[in-house]
Amino acid sequence: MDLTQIDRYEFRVERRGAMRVPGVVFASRALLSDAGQSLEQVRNVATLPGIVEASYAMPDVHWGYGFPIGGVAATDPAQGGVVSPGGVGFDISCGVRLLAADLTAQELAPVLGRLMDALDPAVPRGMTRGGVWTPHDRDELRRILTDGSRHALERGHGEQRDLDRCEDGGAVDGADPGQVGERALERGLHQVGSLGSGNHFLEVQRVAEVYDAPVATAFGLHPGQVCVMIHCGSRGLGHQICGDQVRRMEQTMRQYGIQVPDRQLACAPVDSPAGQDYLAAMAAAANYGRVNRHMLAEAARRVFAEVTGARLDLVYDISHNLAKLEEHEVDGVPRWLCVHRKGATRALPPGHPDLPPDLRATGQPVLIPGTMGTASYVLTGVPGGRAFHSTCHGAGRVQSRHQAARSVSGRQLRDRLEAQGIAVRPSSWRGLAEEHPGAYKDVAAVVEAGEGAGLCRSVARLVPLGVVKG
DNA sequence: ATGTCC
Repeated sequence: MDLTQIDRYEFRVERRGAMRVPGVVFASRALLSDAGQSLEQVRNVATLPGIVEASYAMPDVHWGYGFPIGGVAATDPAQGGVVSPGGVGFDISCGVRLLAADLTAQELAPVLGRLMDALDPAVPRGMTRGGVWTPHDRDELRRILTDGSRHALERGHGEQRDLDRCEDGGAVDGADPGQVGERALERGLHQVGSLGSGNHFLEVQRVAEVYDAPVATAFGLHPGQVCVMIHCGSRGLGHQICGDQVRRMEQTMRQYGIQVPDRQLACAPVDSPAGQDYLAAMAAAANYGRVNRHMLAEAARRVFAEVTGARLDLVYDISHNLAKLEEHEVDGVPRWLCVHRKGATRALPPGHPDLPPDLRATGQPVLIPGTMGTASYVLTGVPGGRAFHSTCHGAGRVQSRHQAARSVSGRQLRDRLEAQGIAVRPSSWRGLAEEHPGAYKDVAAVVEAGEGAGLCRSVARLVPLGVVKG
């Protein structure tokens, strides 16, 4: 691999062959050695029609479907730029919601076990069918897809701040349920308000350290405070939409005269029927994902109110699997671009017009879910942010699920975590073992590289008190 | 990630 070190946390993948732009990897040397074959995917993405600046990789980059997870690529629709479902991922709008309690960890300690026992049955997850909210009929599901959290609020779920503190005000524009296939709708009907499995979780956390007190205060966070972090996506609906759209684009690519080095990079011009239909279906899945997290938050609120009397206020909700049409300056010239972020988080800088007014001065909250035994981070966007204002999204796997499950048993892991004072409510022993902390990169090293590369700034570190595992 | 293969 032709890698040139530009800076301590920046490497360039030199242009060659069909690459239209270079690759840029933001990582330390140690993290780079974990990136493995995913750098070949960074190269492949650089060949996409209309790609601008570079094919970027975040510090937690690893192998994914077509695009690497931890990849950022922007294309210019005016220059034949494409949109690719593989650049968003199968779990469309997978993301993180963080809520802050008016409660300290010290106050929670005596009732933590009772709280976890109450959350356990209140959070649907794993293989079981059903979510916390079954839409009345398909028309109501379509309203969820079109209006996202705005519809949930209209139906009496949640509060105004849940929209104000959610990316895009709780709903992405341009969603068209007409582009969502029959099977996707069927799968979506019974999963609103459910975690799923894999690395998805609902955690009760403690603010262990604050690195930037004024920004933390603006976000609504202070040391010792109890928080709830929810990490999940758009479940079977998003998965079905991605699969349906990839299949269609494999067909249409030929008629648009597009050639890609990997068929998993199936794509279509943004300004084509196939491209526009994908974006409309993707937006519908994005709204489903927000409502999913919105409803799980409501379930957590109810349990917290019953057991502790505490309130849960939304800090922020942000997706790390999404494509968006955004304005960015390229060589000093503003252009509208289709920015793919897959396992990468938007990180708007202070002063950005898309921020809610009360966060305008501080920058956008960036939520980084860690692994069970370690920590999660709250970051913020910085002026002059790189990679179209993007940063990392999590720790990133280093062990396969199979390897992980072989290295520890679920019961052993539960005992180990409980000995550390972390209460665990798994949905399956196998699923728990697959997610043991050693299966992931060191999230602290990922955050350090992101900050060192000028992608973001640390605001707070959160540590788990209790884990409800998907 | 995913009713881990329609």
